[in-house]
Amino acid sequence: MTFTKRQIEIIDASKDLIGEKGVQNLTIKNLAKKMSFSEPALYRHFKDKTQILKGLLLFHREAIKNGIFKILDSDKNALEKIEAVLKFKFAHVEKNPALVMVIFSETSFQYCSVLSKVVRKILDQRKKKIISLIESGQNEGSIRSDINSQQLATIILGGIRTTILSWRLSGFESDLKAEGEKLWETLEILFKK
Amino acid sequence: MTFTKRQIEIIDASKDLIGEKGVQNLTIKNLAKKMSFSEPALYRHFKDKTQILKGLLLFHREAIKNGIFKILDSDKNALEKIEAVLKFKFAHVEKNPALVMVIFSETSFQYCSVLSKVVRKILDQRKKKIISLIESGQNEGSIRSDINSQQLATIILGGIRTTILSWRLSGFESDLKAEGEKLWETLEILFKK
DNA sequence: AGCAAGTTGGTTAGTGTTTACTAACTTTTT
DNA sequence: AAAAAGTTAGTAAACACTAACCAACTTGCT
Repeated sequence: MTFTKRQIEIIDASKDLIGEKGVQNLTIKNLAKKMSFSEPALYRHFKDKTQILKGLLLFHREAIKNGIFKILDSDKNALEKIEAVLKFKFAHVEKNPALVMVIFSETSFQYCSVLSKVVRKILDQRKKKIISLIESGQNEGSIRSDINSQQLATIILGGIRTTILSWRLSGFESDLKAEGEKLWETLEILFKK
Repeated sequence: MTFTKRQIEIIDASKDLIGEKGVQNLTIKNLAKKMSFSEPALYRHFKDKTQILKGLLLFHREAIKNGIFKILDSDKNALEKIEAVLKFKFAHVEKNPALVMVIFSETSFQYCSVLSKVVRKILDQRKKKIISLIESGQNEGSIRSDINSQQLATIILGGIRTTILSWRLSGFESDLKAEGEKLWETLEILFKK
């Protein structure tokens, strides 16, 4: 899926709007105002509002995917890779608070099947990647093997989610990076063999 | 905060509506239809829609609080209490899927200060309770003391949240109780001294 | 006990706003 | 000449909420 220049501008503006005041702040009117052109102009670039949100999700999934591939391709061991992935995610989220708002709003999408499918797929892929990382850690002996990989993945993802949620509920005031470090220290102790 | 009979009926109907199709399904129109009376009648019982949602949150907070107080008052040790709290929560959520939808929708409330305050308070109290349980477990020696209580609480709450999220994304098809059991097995291994 | 007055909880009919989106036309780019 | 990208003006539907009216039940007074 590729995007035109204008489409990316629109996706960016959408991200800003959501970041400012949540998903319900993303209206065609606000979007047109932010883009400094009329509402119908938007429909020259996206079929409807759903496609804009879908675009936002897919565009950033690409960005995250690329970042993570680099980490996976490096020659670190599994535990170090997990650490790097975790830190990459916190950094990306800190730079793009709107993304969290979107992902956290799955509920709002639940009955818009297009979007709920996209979100589900993203979360699913994320989990699979973590699971396979854990498994290779267990094989190379850096991660304890007395707990199955799926369960450990739940713990990691849960930790990330809760940490991000606290940050959001604090109005993005708390130090996400620092909290991320603390989380990793804990996970490392718990996971090491 | 006490509620009249009718208010509780309305809160119940709201819960059902949200459980069926998410928060955005809770409209005055739908609510009136479900209650089999006219829209303006609702306003005899609640000042506005926000108060209905607030009522829903507070009403169930009471129910959960009572369940948890019983557990805290029992003569189990800390680890057993945490297990009981966790299982109680999963059971309550399984019976009231709508509640999750509401709590998961904090984002939608973020700019409705009344509701966001209520949600924040609920989540906060929940965390505090878990932390103090962990600390007493550390004091009595059943829980490892090399990780601070706050971090362990993040892990527990994260695990719960992620497990519930998977359940929701599966369309409430997966076996939440079984997943809860698995989660507890994992946490027990990780937390025991 | 009888009854006026008020309260409670319901009705019908409607308002104003916001929403996503469209029709029809024009300008700009290729 | 045609396609792409913008405009103005508007629509229909959904939304939370209100005005005005009415019926049934309490309540307090004689």
